[in-house]
Amino acid sequence: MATGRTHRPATRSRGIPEATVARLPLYLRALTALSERSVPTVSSEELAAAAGVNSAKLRKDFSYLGSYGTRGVGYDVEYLVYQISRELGLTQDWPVVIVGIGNLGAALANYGGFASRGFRVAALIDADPAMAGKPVAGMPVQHTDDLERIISDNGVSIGVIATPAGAAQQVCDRLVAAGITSILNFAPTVLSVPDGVDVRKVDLSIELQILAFHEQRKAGEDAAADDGTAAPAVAKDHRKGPDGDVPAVMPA
Amino acid sequence: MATGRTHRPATRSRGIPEATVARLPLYLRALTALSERSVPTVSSEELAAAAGVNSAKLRKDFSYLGSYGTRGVGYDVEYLVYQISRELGLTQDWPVVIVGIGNLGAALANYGGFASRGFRVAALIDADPAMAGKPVAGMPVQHTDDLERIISDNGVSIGVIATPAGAAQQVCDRLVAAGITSILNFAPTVLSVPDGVDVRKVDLSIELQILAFHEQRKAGEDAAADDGTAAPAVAKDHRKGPDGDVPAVMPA
DNA sequence: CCATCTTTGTGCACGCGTTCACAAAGACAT
DNA sequence: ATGTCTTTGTGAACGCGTGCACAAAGATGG
Repeated sequence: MATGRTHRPATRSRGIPEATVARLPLYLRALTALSERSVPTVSSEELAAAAGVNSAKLRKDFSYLGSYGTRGVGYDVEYLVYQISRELGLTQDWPVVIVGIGNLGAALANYGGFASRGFRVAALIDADPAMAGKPVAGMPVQHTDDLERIISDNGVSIGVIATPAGAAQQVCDRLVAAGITSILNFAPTVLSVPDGVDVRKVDLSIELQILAFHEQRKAGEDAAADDGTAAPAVAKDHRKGPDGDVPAVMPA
Repeated sequence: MATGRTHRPATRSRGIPEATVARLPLYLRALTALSERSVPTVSSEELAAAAGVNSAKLRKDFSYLGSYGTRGVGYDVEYLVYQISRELGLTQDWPVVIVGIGNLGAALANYGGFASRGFRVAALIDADPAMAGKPVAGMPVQHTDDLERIISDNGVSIGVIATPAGAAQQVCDRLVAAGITSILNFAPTVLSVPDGVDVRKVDLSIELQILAFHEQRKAGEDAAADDGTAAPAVAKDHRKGPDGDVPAVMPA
């Protein structure tokens, strides 16, 4: 191994499978909607339909949390909302910093989903001195120079990286050095972090490419006959974009 | 993974596992960077490090595409870029519509990652009449009334939903009815789509909640060894957090 | 109290994905 | 040509996640 690993070793997060953890927010959202409609109880079948999953899977997921249901009746909505919230750590307040206040960073700062559910945008940070002091989402943007102090003063442990790809690793390193242990990365780069730091990636480009793959397949295997094994004189010159994105359009 | 209530059995896409497809864009990005540096060949070990994955996994992934490597040498960078691009369907142009030009939609429209790699923003659509005609990312926003015509005229098959949650399903239905078969959904809702339509979800709130879960776990184990195997204690029943037995917090 | 009905919780089997480990394949030097 | 060295490609084992199917648990009614 040359570079540092970016994955946590153990999946045994107190016995709750990672796949289950990833679905808990889904359940929580559906339960919150039910709670707002004052629905007292819900069956695994109903809740599973609302969350878009299999009912057996949902029951198994809940079984990892404990036996919170009543046979013959279902689950108490309020109680389950509380239990899942507690399990996810949403009963406490999580200050979050957003680094890189460009188009995306600003949109994230304004995103309502951040403010709700226990997450609070503690600071907006950008490297551009011209941005410093400018209000975004009712909050002044602060300069990268103060990154360490901001994180320390606010006890921030979750950071969001919305910088260009080139700056992401550097920002990441500083965040980690400052005490951040969870990172949500929007930059199209693989981040290297030490053990104990969690990184989750959101990559719009990758999502689109996956869709394109399936779309191409759906579009018909009519033209899929030719394969590239006899690709004639692979073009050596590619149009290289400054930010590293090449359309890679090749002669067929 | 692809959401939606329609659990199609993956339809064994030409024998290429879904997990492999999801990693191909990652490889492609790393390869593109190598290509820009005019690196002629790369070993599976090097490329795996650059992409942040295991080298054996990478080799197995590539084996699904064919035998494109040379033993004792490695992979030809240019050739591999072409093969992966072709496999992902990036050798053709994919027109994309973005529906919901709020903060997030506008950021997406401006996002460079969209424009590159064969994706082209064909239209921006919003339900607000006040938005109609306003330029965003150098392109006039069009009204939802023309949604069907826009999709049809441009031959769009990929749609991005960046509307509020309440409007997402309705927009989704119209997109599907208009011929869209792939959807990238940013709205925090479970979308129902008919068979044959792919939906991928990007949910910032869910990502944060997953991070919070791990963060809470890390914070709660400062006293004991962080090895989870030593914590099979059945203290699950009615353990109350430091905040006591409070009813569920109800985020808006 | 007993019977019946509903729904949970879970044992089990299966399939997918990951990883190991190694033989096969080719490059390269002699 | 022959041997050595490097790296691929893959068979096989393993672990995780999923879904079925059913017994256990509790509600409900007589």
